[in-house]
Amino acid sequence: MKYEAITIKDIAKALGLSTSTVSRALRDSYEISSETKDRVLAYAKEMNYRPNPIALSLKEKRSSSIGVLVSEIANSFFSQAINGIESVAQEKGYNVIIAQSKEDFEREVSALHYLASRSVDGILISVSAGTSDFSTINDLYLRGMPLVSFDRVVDHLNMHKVKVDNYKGGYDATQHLIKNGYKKIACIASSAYLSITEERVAGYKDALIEKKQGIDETLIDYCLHSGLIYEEVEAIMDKLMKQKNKPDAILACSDKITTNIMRYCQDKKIKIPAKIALLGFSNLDLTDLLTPSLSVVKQPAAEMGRIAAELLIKMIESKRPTSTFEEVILPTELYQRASSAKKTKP
Amino acid sequence: MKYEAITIKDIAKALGLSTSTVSRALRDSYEISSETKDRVLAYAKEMNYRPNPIALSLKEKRSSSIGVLVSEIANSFFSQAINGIESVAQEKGYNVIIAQSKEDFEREVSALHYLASRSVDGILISVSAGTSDFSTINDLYLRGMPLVSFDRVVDHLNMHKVKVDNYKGGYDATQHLIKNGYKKIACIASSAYLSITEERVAGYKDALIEKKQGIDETLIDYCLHSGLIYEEVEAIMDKLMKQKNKPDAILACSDKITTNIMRYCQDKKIKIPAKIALLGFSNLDLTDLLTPSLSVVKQPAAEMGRIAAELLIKMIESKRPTSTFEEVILPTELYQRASSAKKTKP
DNA sequence: TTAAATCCCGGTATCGTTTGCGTAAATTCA
DNA sequence: TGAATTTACGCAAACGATACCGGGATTTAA
Repeated sequence: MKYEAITIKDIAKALGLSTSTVSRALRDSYEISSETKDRVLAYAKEMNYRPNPIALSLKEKRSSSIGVLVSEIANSFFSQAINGIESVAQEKGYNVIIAQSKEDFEREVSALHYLASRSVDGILISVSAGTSDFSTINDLYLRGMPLVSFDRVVDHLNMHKVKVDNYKGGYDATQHLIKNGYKKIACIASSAYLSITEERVAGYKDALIEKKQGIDETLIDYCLHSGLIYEEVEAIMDKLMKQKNKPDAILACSDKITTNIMRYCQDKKIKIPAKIALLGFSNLDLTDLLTPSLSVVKQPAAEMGRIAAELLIKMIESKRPTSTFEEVILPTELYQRASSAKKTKP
Repeated sequence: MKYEAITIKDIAKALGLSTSTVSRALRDSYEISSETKDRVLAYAKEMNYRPNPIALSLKEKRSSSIGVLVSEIANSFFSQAINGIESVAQEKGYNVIIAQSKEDFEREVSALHYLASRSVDGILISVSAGTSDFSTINDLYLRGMPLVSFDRVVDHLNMHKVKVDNYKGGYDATQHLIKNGYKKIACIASSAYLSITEERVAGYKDALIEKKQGIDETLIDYCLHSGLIYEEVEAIMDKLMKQKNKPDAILACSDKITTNIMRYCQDKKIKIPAKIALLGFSNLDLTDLLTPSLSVVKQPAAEMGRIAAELLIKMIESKRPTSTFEEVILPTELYQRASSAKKTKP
C-alpha cells in the first residue's frame, strides 16, 4: 500500500492551468494574477498540497538532511547530543539521519559511505574509539562534503570542531582529587587514538606535576573500546589493584569506563571512596543517586549538539567553500560528590 | 561548497554510450554485450559511481527511509529502542529519521506532519503521554501510510503493535511487593491516556484483589507528562506522604517517574525501603548501582525496536495492503533488588 | 536469396518541481 | 491609430535514473 500525495500536476489539471503557472502561483510570483493565485492557493490548501521534497532535492541537488555518526545511540552523552542536534535540525528544516559505529573502525567507514551514498547534505561526526585512520573522512572532506566533528574531534583535519575543554576537565578533576588528599591517582582513559583521551590525560599529568606528584605510567591505562566492553575495564582494574603501586583514587575518562569501574568495585566489594576514590567523566543524569553519589565531570552534550548542528547547517547553506574553521570549546562542569570525598586517614 | 557525485550521464559521455545502455550494463541486463558491460563496470568502479538515491526515490516513489516518533531520544528506553530500529533499518537499506514529541500533543502532530511531508515510506510511533486525540494518526492510516506503533500503542486503531505484557509486568511487580510484606502499595502511573498506563494499573489492581487487599483510589495517581517534569512527581509524592492512608511501597510506572521518586526520597531523606519501598518500570542499565539498588521491571527495548522495524519494512515492501494486523507481546523482566526488600517490622 | 530471428544499443517518456524563454492579449503611450 | 510595453500565462528543458519501444546490423533458417 502506498501513500499517494497530491502533486502540482493534479492542481494544474483540476484548475485548467499549466504546472508552471501553479508553481509560480504557489511561490507568489509577480507574473501571476492575484485572481489565479487565489484559486490555486485555495485549492492547494483544500487538497492539503505539500511540495514533494524528493523532487525538490533532485532539482536543487540537496536533500535537506544531515547525517549523524556516533559510536552508540544508547549512551547518555550521545543521546543528549542527538537531542540538541535534532532540535536545531527540525527548526531549520533538516532531517536527522542516524548511524552508529559501535566503536568499531570498519563499521564507522561503512556508516560514512552509507551516509554519503544516501546523499546527506553534511555529516556530524564523533569518531569511534577504534579509529586511527582518517582517510575516509579526509576523502569526504576533499570531495566537498560539509563536515563538523564534535566531542571526539579529528585534530589534524581541517573542519569545524565542537568540543569541551578536556584538558581543563582532566586537570580540575585531578586537582580536586589531590586537594582531597589522594596521593596515588590512577587514570583510566579511552582509546589512545582519541583526541579527548590525549587532552584529558595531559590535564591529569599537568595537575600532578604542578603539585609535585610524580607521574607513574603504571597508573595510566587505556581502553580500546572506550569501556563499552566490561572485560576491558575489569582487566585493567585487576591489574591496578594487584600492582605494587596501588592507586587510592581513579580518574575515569568516559561514561562507560566510569560505570563499569563502579560495577567492578561493587562486585569485588571495594569500598568507594574508603578503599579507592572515583571521579569520572559522565553524562548520566542520576549519578547523584548512585552509592556513593558519584563525582563527575559533565559535558554540555545537548549544547554541543546544537552548536555543531548550527555550524554544519551554516556551512551547507554558505555560497562559497568554508575556508576558516572554528574550534568551539565549551566548559566542563565538575560535580564534587561522595565518591571523591576527603581522604580519611587509614 | 557541494559534494558532486558522478552520474550515469558522465559515464555515458566518457564511454561514448547512451545513458540507457549504461544503466542496463550496471544492472547486468542480458541486452548488453559482455564487452560493453565490462567497460562500464570498470569505469564505474574506477570513478566510484553510486546511483543517486534521490533520483531513484523520485522514480520509484519511495524514499527508503522510515520515520521514528518518540517522546524523547534522551531516555534510556527510547534510545535502546532506536538502537534496535537502526540496526534493522541499516541492514535492509533504510534510513532512520528521528523526531521527538517531548510528551506534547501539538509537537506530536507537527512531527507527524513533518515526517509525512518528508515522504518517509512508513512511521514507527510511540505516542506521547499528552495524546488523547488520534485523528492525525488515523488520517495517515486512511491515506495509506504504513504505520507500526510500539510500546505506547494505539489500541483502537488498526495497525501492527509491538509492546510488552504490561498487565503482567504490573501484576508481577505488585505481587512481589505483597509477598515482601507491603500492605499499602501506591501506584504512580503515566498519563491515563496511554495504553501502557491502563494495562499496568490493571495488573496492579488485580494483584491486590487476588490477595484480598482492597484498592484505595487515593493511592493511585497519574502523571500527564510521564514524569518528565520533576514537579509533577513531587506534587504527587507530597500528597501521598501527607495523606491519612500513607503508602509503605510504591509501584512507579515509568522510567522518569521512578528516578524522580528516588530523587524525591533522597531530598526529603526518606529511607528506601525502610520508610517506603520502591519498584519501578525502568530501562536504565545502572539501576543495580543505585542506593539502594533499585528493583525494576525492565522492557526488552532493543528487541521491541527490531521487531517493530521489521514489521514496518515488511508492510512497506508488501505488494498488497496489509489487512491483518499483528500484536506482538514481549515479556517484561522483574529484577528484585534492595529497594523492595522484605519489609522489616516497624 | 530472402525472410525471420537474434543481438545490441539509442531515443524518449517519466517521476515532481523550477525556471528561462516565448508569446498572445491587454494596456499604455505618442 | 499604430507602436511599444506590460501582463499573464504556456512550453520545454533540467535534475538522475529506469524502462518501454523501436531499429540497425548480423546471424540463422527456409
